[in-house]
Amino acid sequence: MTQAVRHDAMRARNLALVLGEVGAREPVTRAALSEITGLTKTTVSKLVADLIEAGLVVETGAVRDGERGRPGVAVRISGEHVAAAGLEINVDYLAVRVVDLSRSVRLRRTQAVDNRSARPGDVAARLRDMALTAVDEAVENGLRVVGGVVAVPGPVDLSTGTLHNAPNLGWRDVPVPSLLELPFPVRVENEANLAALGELWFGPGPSDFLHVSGEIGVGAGLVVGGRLFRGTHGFAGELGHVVVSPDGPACRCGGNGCLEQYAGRDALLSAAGPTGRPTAAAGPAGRPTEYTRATGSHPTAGGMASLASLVSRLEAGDTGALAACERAGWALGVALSSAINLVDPGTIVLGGIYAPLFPWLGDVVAGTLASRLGRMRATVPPVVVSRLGSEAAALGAAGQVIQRVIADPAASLQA
Amino acid sequence: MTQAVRHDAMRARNLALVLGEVGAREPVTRAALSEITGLTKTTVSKLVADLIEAGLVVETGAVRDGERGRPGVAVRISGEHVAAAGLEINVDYLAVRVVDLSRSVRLRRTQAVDNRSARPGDVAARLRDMALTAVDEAVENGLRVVGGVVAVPGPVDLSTGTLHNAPNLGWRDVPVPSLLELPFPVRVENEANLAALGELWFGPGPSDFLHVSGEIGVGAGLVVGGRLFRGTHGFAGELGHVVVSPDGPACRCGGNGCLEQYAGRDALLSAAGPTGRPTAAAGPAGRPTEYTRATGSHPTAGGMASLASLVSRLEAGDTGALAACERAGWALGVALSSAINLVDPGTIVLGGIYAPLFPWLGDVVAGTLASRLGRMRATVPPVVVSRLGSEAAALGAAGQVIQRVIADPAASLQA
DNA sequence: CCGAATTAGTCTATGTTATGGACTAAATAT
DNA sequence: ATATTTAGTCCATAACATAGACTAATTCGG
Repeated sequence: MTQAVRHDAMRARNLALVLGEVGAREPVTRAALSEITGLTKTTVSKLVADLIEAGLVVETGAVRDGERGRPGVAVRISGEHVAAAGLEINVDYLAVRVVDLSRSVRLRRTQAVDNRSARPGDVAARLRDMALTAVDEAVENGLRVVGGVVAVPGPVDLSTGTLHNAPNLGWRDVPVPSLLELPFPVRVENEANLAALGELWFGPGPSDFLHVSGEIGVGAGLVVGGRLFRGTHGFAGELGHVVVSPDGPACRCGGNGCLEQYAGRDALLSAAGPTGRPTAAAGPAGRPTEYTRATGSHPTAGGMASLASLVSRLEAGDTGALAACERAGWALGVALSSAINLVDPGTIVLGGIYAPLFPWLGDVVAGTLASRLGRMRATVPPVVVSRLGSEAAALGAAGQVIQRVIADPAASLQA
Repeated sequence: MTQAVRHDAMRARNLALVLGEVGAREPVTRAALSEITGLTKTTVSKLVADLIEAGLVVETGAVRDGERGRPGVAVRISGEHVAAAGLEINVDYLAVRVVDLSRSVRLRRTQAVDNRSARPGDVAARLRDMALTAVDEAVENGLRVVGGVVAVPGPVDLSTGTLHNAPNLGWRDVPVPSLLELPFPVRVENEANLAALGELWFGPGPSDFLHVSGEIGVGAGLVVGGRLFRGTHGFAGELGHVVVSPDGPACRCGGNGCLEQYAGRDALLSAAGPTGRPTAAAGPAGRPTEYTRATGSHPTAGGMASLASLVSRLEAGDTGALAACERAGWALGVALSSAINLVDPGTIVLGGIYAPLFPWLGDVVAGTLASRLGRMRATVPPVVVSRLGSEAAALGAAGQVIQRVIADPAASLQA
C-alpha cells in the first residue's frame, strides 16, 4: 500500500512534479510549468523558489520567443551543485563516472584490471581509491556527490547491497557497500539492469525496450513506461538462460541449450575458431593501465582482446567468424522471440559485445524475429544497436542516483 | 509523470489508503486504522464516516478482545450496496459473475455455447441478455452494479476495448463495449490476464506469481507485488509461443516448436491418441444449456468433452494419455524455465485445462524446472494448481471493477 | 512614439485538509 | 467504587494550494 498523504507529502509530490517537468522540457518558464502541471502560478512560483534555493534548479534568463507579452524567465536543472557517482565492477575493468544533476558526464575513469583472480576486498579497495579521487575532483568543481550506485555482474539483494554470486568473478555473498566505505550512501545493482537504465536516461531511444547486455553471460534489462522491471526477487532478465534448443549443449546452469551456449562471449569466440590472441593470453593482471576515454568500445583486457580480433576477422570476411556470428544471431533471435512473447518490449536494444558485432548480427536477429513473430503481431519490435556500448552500466548507475533526487527533491532539500 | 496533488487529491488518496486497509484487515477499529496508516484518529474518523456514508464500509459492532479500555467499533467493507459484473466470452461458453464489494460472489451464470461459428453481434446480444438479467437480480438484492469487465480470448486495446483478434473465435477488431451496450461502464481485457487477477483476488495464494491459462492456446498472466504486468502494448504473457524446440512442429504463429504445439489443448488431445468422443462431435451449437454451479471444472462444450474423456483415460492408466501428459508437462517445464529466467515469478500457478490435469502434469513440470534451474537459483518457484479453474477469468473481471472502486473510492463517492 | 493588449510573475485573502491535545465514553483492574 | 486504559469526538491551529487582484515587461497598432 501507499503511504498517507499529509501536507508535507503533498508539497513533496508537487516539488517532484515540477522538478520532473523542468527536467523533461528545460528550459521552461514558471508560466509554462503552471499550465503543464495544472498547479496555479502562485504555487509553481513558490515551488520553483524552493528548488532554486536548494540548488537543484537555476534561472537561465528571460526568453523572448517573439510572442506578445512580458517574457518569462526560464529555468533548467542546475548541473552546478549536485552530482552522483556511477561505479562498475566488471570482469575486465573497473569504472567510475561522475554525472551532475543535469545528466552531463563530468568525469570518466576506467581501469583495466583482471578481476577474475582478485579478492573482493582488493578490488573494492582499488575501486574506492578511484572513487575518492573522482569525488575530490568533483569537489574542486563545486560539486557535491550525494550518492553512488555500483554495477556488478550478478544478482544483488537490493536492500542490503549484497552481491549474491558472480560466477565470472568467482564471488559469493559479497557485501559491496561495507567493503567500499565511501563518504556517501551506496547502493548496488545488477549491471544488466543498470545498462538498461543507462540506455533509458543517456541514450537517444524510447522509454520502452529490452536492453540486451552481451558479456561472458547474457543479461537483459526490461524498461516499460520508463520503469525497470525487476521481477519478484529482482532476478528478472536472465536472457542468457532462456532456452534456444532443449537438447543443445550443456550449460553451467544445469540446463541444456541456453542462449549463453550460443551467443555468450566465450561460446561466440570459440565457435569462431582459432584467433590471433587467445583468451588465456590476456594482459597482466597485476599492473592496471589507467586512462580516460570519451566514448566508443571498451578497452582490451582479458577476453576483450579476442573480441577485437574477432571484429577484425569479420571485417576481413573470415568465414568461420561470420558463421559464428550468424549462429549467435539466430540463437539470439530465438531467445528474443520467447522474450517478446512473454514481456512485450517495444524495442530490442543490443548492447555489450553485441554493439561492435551489430553489423554482422543485427540483420540475422531481426530476420529470425520476423519469421517467428511476423504472422502473430502487427509489428515486430525493431532491433537497434546501443550507442552507449559498455559505458551504459556505469552511466545507468550514476543516473539512478540522479533519478532519485529528481523523483524526491524534498528529501535532498533538507541536506 | 504523476498528477499534481491538491487538497482533494490528498483526501482521495487517504480515503483509498483507509479503505484499502479496511479491506486487507477487516474487521478493524478506527483506532487500529489510525495506528496502521499513521493518520490521526481524528482524520481516520472523518474518512471512515465518509466511506460509511457512501455505503462502501459498514460498522460491525463493538469488539471486546479482552483488552482493557473502551472497546472499539470495528468496520468492514460493505457488501450490501456496490457490485461489479464479470463477463466472459470464451470459445465454448459465456459466463457472468456478479461480485459485491466485499468480494463475495453473489451470482453465477454460465451458458454453454459454441462461439466458434458465431458472429460477434449475436454472441454479444446473448451475453447482454445474460448480463441484464443478472443485473436485475442484483438490483432486487439492493445492489448497484457500478461497472463490468469482459474477458476475451485475445489481445485487446485497453483504451477502446477493441478485441484485436481472437484466432479461436475467428474474430478481428471487434468493438466489444459498443456491441454490448450495457447500462454501466464496460472495459475489456485478455482472459489470461484476468485469470491471473482472479487468482490474486479470489485465490488463496501469494501476490507474486505467473498464472498459466491452458486453453486451446496457452496464455499467462504475471502478477508481481499484487500488480499485473502487461508489457509495452499489453500483449505480455503469450506463453504459448515461447520456444520449446526451435526445429519443432510448425505453429500457426509462423514459428516452430512453440509451447502451444506441445501443450495446447488440441495438441495434447491429439497426442493422446483416439478418444471416445472426438473434438468434432461436440454438442449442438444452436441450443445452449443454461445452468448454475458452485465451483469445480467447467462444462463440456466443444473440445471440453474430449478433455473429460482424457481425464478418465488418465485415471484408467491409459499409456498413450499418460505419455501425452508427460510430454506436455516437459514442454511446459522448458517454456516456464525460460519464463522464470526472464520475469522471475514467485510461484507458478497452473490453471485452465492444466488444473484437472495437474495430477499427471504437475510433477513433470516441477521436475523439469528443477533440473533446468536448480543449479543457478537458491529456490525454484513452486508449481501449484489453480483452485479457481476456469472460473478465474470471470472472477478476475469482476474483481477488477471492485479493485478500481477500492483504489479510488473518491471517484465513486460522488455517484 | 505612445497607448492598448497580452503575457509573466507576485501578493493577499480564503478554503480545504490534517494535526495535536483536550475531552467524553466505555471497558477492565484493583 | 475508583483508577486505569483504550476508543472516539471536538476544537483550535498549521500547512498548503487556490482565486483573483495587482505589478511588470513585452509586442501590436495607429
